[in-house]
Amino acid sequence: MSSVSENLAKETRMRGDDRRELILEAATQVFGDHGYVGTTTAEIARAAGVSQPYVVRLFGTKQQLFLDVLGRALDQLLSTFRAALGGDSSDPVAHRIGVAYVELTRERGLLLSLMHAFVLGGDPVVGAAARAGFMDVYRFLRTEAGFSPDEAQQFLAGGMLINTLVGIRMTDDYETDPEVRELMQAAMPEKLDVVLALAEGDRR
Amino acid sequence: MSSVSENLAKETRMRGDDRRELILEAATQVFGDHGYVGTTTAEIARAAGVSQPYVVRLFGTKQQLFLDVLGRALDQLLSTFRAALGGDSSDPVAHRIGVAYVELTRERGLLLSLMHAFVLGGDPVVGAAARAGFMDVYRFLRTEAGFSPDEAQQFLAGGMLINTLVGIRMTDDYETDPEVRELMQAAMPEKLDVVLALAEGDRR
DNA sequence: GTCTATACCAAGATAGAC
DNA sequence: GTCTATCTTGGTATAGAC
Repeated sequence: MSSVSENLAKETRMRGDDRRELILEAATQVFGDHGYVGTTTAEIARAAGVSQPYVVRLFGTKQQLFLDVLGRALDQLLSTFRAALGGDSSDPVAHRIGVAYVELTRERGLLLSLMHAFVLGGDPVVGAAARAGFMDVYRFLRTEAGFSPDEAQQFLAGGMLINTLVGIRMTDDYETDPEVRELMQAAMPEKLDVVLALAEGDRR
Repeated sequence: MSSVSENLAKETRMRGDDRRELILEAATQVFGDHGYVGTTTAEIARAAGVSQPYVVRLFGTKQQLFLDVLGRALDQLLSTFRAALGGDSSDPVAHRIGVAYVELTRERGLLLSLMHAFVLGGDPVVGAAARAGFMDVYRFLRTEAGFSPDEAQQFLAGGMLINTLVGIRMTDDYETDPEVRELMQAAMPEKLDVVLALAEGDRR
C-alpha cells in the first residue's frame, strides 16, 4: 500500500499528482505528531524528501495543506468504515466498525491529525472544516451504519478516548505502569496489539 | 469567585502571588482557545493586562507557564470531583461526578487546556506531564470514586467526547443543524444549557 | 513589581534559476 | 517539476530603567 509511494519517492522527478500524494502522506504524519501550529512546512518537506518552498508552492499555504490532509483523512476513514459494513455479517456492525477504527491507527497520523483539528474549533477556517468533517462521521453512523443517536454517541466517545490515549502516548508507559495497562485494556479490549506494535515502531 | 481577581486586576501593583494567579487564569483561557504552540505570551499578557516580558519573567518560559496552567487545571478538576463525592448521596456517584464535569466547562479554558496537552504526547516534557495528569484522574476514579475499570473507561470516554465537542465549537451550529442538536443532546443529556450559555457568551 | 526597548531566531512565503 | 536564495514577519527571551 505504501510501497508504491516509497518506490516513487526515489525518483527525482515525477508526475505532480504522485508527488502531491507523497507529501500529503508525510504531512499527515507530521501534523499528527506536532499539531497544526506546531508543524513546520520545512519538517514536512524533510519527511517527504523535497524542498520546503516546493511544499508551499504545491499547496499554496500551510493552512491549505492542512485542509487537504484533513479531507484525505476523512475520505480514508469513511471508506474504511464502508468496507467494514461489508464484511462478516455474523459479527455485529458496531463491533466491525469499532475494530476498523482501531486498525486506522496503522495509518500513521491519520486519527491524530483529525484530533488536532477537532480541538481548533476557534479557528475560522480550520474549525469550520473540522465541524463539517466530524458531522460527516456522525451522519455516516446514523444513516449508513444504522446506529441510534445513543449508539453513535457511545461509539464516538470510545473513539475520542482512543484518540486521546494514542495522542498522549500512553503506550510509552504500558509496560511499566499496571494502571496504564488496565485502562488501555478497557479502552480497546481488542486490537490493543495493533496500537502497541505501532508505538514500538515509533520509538526508533 | 472570579470577582476577587477582577478587582485585583485594577491595581497597578499587587502582591506577586495575586498577579501570578491572575495570569494563570488568563493563560488558561488563551491556551484553551489556541493550544500550546498557537498561543503567544503576548496574547496572554494582553488578556491579563500586563506586559509580555513580565509574563515570561514571572514563569521563566512559556513552557513552564503551560505546565503551571496544567497543574492548576488538574487541581481544580480533582477538587471539584472530590466536592461532588460529598453531595446528595441518593444520587449515584457516577452521575454526580458527571454533572460536576460538565459544570467545569464554566471554568473557561480549563478542560480545553488539558485537552491540548493530551494531544501533545510526543513532546518530551509536556507529554510526560499530560500522561501523569491523565493517570491522576484515572486513579481518582478507580480508588476515591470506586469505579470499576470499565466504569472509569466509560466515564473518561464520555468526557473526551464532551471535550472534543466543546473544542470543535459544535455549539456554533447547535441552532441551525438538527443533527448537531441530536448529537449534543446524546453526549450531555443534562447540563447542556451550561455549555450553550457559555458558548453564547464567547461569541461577543 | 513592572515596564520599554530590543536582540535574536525561526518560520512561511516569494523570486527566479535550472 | 523542483531547487537555492532570500525577504519579512512575528514571537520568545533578555537587559536594564523606574
